[in-house]
Parts: sequence; structure tokens; C-alpha cells
Amino acid sequence: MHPEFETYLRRSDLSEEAVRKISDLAVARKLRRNELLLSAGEICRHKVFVVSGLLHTFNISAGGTQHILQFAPENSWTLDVESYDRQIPSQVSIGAVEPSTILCWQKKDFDMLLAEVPQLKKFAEGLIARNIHYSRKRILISLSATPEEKYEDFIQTFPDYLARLPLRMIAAYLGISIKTLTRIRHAQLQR
Amino acid sequence: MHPEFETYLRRSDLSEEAVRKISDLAVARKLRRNELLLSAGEICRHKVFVVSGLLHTFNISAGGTQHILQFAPENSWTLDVESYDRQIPSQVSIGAVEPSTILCWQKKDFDMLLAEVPQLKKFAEGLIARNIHYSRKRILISLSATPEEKYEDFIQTFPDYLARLPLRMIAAYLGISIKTLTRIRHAQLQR
DNA sequence: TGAAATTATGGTCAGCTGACCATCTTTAGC
DNA sequence: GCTAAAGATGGTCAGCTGACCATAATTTCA
Repeated sequence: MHPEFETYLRRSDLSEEAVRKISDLAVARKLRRNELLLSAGEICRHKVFVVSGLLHTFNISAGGTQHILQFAPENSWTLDVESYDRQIPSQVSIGAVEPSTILCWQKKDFDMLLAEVPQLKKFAEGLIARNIHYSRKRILISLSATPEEKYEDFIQTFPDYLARLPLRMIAAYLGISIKTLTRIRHAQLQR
Repeated sequence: MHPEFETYLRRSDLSEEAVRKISDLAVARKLRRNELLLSAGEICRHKVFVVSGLLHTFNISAGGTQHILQFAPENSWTLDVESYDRQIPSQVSIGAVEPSTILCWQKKDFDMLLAEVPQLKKFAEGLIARNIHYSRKRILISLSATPEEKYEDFIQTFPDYLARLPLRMIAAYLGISIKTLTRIRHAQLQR
């Protein structure tokens, strides 16, 4: 039904039965470039898996500046976790950076799957742990690193994003201005 | 055995049997002011509950500047999550800001409790969700807020910390210099 | 393919921020 | 209670950073 997703799940040691059960409840959807999956103010009602393409979770501040909380490339998950968990309006938007294909589960269906498929529960816990570890790292970097160190860490951590994202989005993710990012890159060229 | 902790657990609807089972495996410990519970480089081997006092999780960067990831007041939990989960050396230290009393569980004991006490598992999941929501908020603020907005948000979110913490620690938590924090406070006095 | 939009870079400048140092106040701990 | 340490504030200054504007290159999509 959703072959790429099923391959992804099987790699994580889920049984064929579990894979089928999960996959059967997913609904596929395509997003055009710049199309929004979730707008700030709406309630996030779906768990989302990215089959192909690239999404980003962002917020536009009062002055109109964009700030990016997360990128979600193929074979990753995304949603606004607070809005999804509590079913309250989201503070952020989720949109497609590239044309993308995604799978969506209704919250009630996914909750049911988590309750009935222990392997999925275990798998989800692993994702959550990774998420927590990475958030900690990001907070520590935002506290301690210079703009140049932030950029260096970014291209080390996500080597392929440099070619897929406009620089202004990298700046919006790092919390520095595009001008500062350009200056860093210019300085690095001199070396 | 540990009355304050047991009261805390009971408030979260854990059965008396569960409370007893969890409490029985805890070992109490006292920390003097500035005493370290975990030093960077060590492996975090315990789950820790703060009965009284105040701990902080921090990192000292190359230049000698302190950066604070988290405060843990009475009735909260703390540990270095990545070091604990993977049993690898920690990048951060945990120390007592105030003289404190804590409870410690060995990782293997707590893992056993999580497996055998479903109510505890559920409870822990709630804590994890709160942690994730707050981390997201903190990342968004670090990306988008001015130093003054960060300070305002801090005293809104943690009203009582202002009286318990030296300002330099608040600055170290917000990722701004003590000088900038002083300037903000000075400016606010003028109004 | 071609026109419009987006993107990247550079110049300039104001001003915020942090580093360093000194002073005064408060707190800790014996 | 007393002494030493820690903390908070202020002055000064260099320089990093972002805002604004212009230009050139690239990409999108009709």
C-alpha cells in the first residue's frame, strides 16, 4: 500500500503484521512547494510521516521574521507536538520546502495503534528519546556557540541540507541573520 | 519512608501499592550548596527526585563561561538524559544551588519499576511530554526573543526563581551576559 | 523558453552586546 | 557576629550583528 513507508518500518524490526496494521490506516497526500500542512492557529490533528520531500516547522514573529524549529526530510516524522498532544491551537506552521509526499494518521487511529501494537510503542519511544537528546543539544548550542560554530555544527549534523535549503532558512534555523551567515561563508572562502 | 515524595506521587493518582514499591527502592542523599551530583565526563547512573532545595544542570564552555540547561526545584526530577539513557559520559554537570535533599534510584531498579508499574510508566510519559513541550518553547524563544523578552518570559514562567537564584545564573540560563541583564533591570527601574 | 520572483551577496551605519575593570553591597560559613 | 567570598552594578570601549538598500545570479513556473 505504502511501500517506502513499509520498508522504513521493517528496518526497525517491526513484524509484518504490525507493519500492515499501521500502514493500512495511513492516508497519503501530496504537497506542492510552499504549501502549508498546518497553519498557526489550527489544531494539529494528524501524525505525519514524510515519504519524500522536505517539510519545515516555523513561526513568524511580530516583526515578520521567520524562525524555524525543525526540518523533516524523507523518512522522518513531523507534527506540532503540543498542539497534537493537547488538541489545542498550534503556535507554529508546517509547510513544504520541496514538493513532498506524506502519510497522515488521525490522532485517534494512531493512539489506538500505540495501545495495540507494543512494537510501535517501543519504536515511538525511541524516536522521542532521540528528539529529547537533540533538543538538549540544540539548546546548549544556542546558549554557548558563536554564529560560526552554529553554522559549522549545522553542516556537520545535516550535511545534505546545505544543498537543499536556501541559506535564509538555515539562518532562520540557527537564529542568526542572513547577513551574518553570508559573512561567515565569505570569511571561510578566504581561508 | 520518604513522606514528601510519597505525597507527591499520591497526588498523581498512583495506588498505595505502587507508591510503596517505588519509594522502597529510593536512597536519600543530602547535598551541600555547590556540591556536585554529577561531573561532566561521568556517567549518569541514577534517576533523581528533588525533595527539597534546588539543583541546576550546566556546562562550562571553553572560555570558562557557564551555561545552564535546567533548574530542578523541589518536587521535580533531574538527570542528564542522554548519559542516563545510553550510559555514556555526560557533557554536563549537575550541582546544588541550594542545600538539597534528593532521592536516587539505580537505573536498573527504575527500569524494572517502569516495566512492572504501568501507572509509573504513564506518569513518566506525562513528564516526558511536558519536557518536550517546554524544550520547544525554549528553542523558539531563543530564536525569536530579544534579551529583554527572554528575561520577561523567565520571570513569568518561574516567578519564584528570581528570589532564589543569583542573577548571573539567570543570565547563564537565558544565554545573555550578566551585563546585559543588569542593563535590562536598570532600564525597567526607570519606568 | 522567457519573464517574474526568489535568492545570495555586498556596502554602510547605528547600536546592542560583551569584555574588562573597579566599586559597593550582600551573603555564606565558621 | 565577623571575615572572606560572592554577587550586583556601573563605566568604557571595541566590535559584532542586524537593518536597510542595491545589485547580480539563480530558480521557478507558466
